[in-house]
Amino acid sequence: MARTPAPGTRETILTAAAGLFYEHGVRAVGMAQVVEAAGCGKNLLYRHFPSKAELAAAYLALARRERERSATEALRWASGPREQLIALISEIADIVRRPGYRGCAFRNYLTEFRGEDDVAARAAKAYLDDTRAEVDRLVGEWGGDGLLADRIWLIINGLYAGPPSQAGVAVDWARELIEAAG
Amino acid sequence: MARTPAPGTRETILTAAAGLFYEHGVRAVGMAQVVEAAGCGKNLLYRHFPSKAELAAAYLALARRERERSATEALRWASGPREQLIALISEIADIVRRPGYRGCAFRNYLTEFRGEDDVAARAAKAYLDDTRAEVDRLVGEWGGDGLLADRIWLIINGLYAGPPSQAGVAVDWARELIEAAG
DNA sequence: TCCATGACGGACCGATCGGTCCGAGTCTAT
DNA sequence: ATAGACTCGGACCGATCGGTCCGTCATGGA
Repeated sequence: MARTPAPGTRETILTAAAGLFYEHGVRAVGMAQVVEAAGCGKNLLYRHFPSKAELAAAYLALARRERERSATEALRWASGPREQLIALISEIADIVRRPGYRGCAFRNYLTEFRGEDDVAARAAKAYLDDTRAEVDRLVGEWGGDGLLADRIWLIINGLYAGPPSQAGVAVDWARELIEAAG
Repeated sequence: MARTPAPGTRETILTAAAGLFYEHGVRAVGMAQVVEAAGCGKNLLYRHFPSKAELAAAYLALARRERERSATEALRWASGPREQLIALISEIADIVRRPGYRGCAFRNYLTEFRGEDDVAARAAKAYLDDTRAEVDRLVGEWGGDGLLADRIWLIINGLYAGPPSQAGVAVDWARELIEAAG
């Protein structure tokens, strides 16, 4: 008999928070800034996300969803595990080169909250573990050994850390590595 | 005609602050915790370091001094640029494997304060630029090309980011790479 | 039309932040 | 011995933190 809740509110708030968290870091951004960026009342924010920790966890969950969406999109036209691996790495390189790139959201969070073990930190670790397992799976699918997987993971880590200008080097090297091991 | 200032105070405070900053992050540590860990009065801390930003800058300067000391120590018994490069990387691997390792202090700071441009951030960037230039110099000294330097830098970045269990892979790979290019 | 509900802005809370200041005690040069 | 610099613990400051609450207004269903 009354008003219905606005439908997209949660997404609006989460998007605004995610932008701020990614750009400046979770610790550096206060809830007041999130409210201001979302253009809603503080009340509404806390109805959807009961604490900053849960908002941060939702931020990482959103980042993971976006990450997996664009990864599966990149893997769509790759046939076979080798091409998929190359596509995955070159897609990461695209992200690194994108203007406004501020590093890997999950690695950044684990650096900001190093030593802590809250929900978001566990989610970040889980994402990294899963991605590493995905690399292992793809490498193993065409007979590559553990050393190759380790080296590719090393390249991926360096790719995220390094300057965008070196992204091409990482992709080329990974491709060379993968094709040579075929 | 009065008391002389205690000699080692500044180092004591800085050491305590550096330990906390490195373990938990600069943003996560308050000045009260620094005072408590240093075992001194708050006003003494502020006499030696007029602000938290300057304390953070001093922390990075100390990290750089330690870093360069142990690097030159590692390079002492290496003859020729190739051996020096390998020694440098395996020394980084030793650091990564050390218990209590929490990542590269400079990369961590730039992640925590991303987008900001204070004294400490500039010092961190300068350290990374200088280290990268050192790699370029060592590679160029024995005729290696820019691509090789890029790849070694990629390995170093991945080495700092990756799990300690993969440090050996990075060192072996770098050695293989360097010796093959000889 | 009317009222129940959703949403907003902002006051407000205790805690903590970085930073200042002061009183009391301690040590040393004269 | 005594004065003056040094140091400590802690009170204190304004600002901001995360989080709660309330008064008011907008809105949509009955």
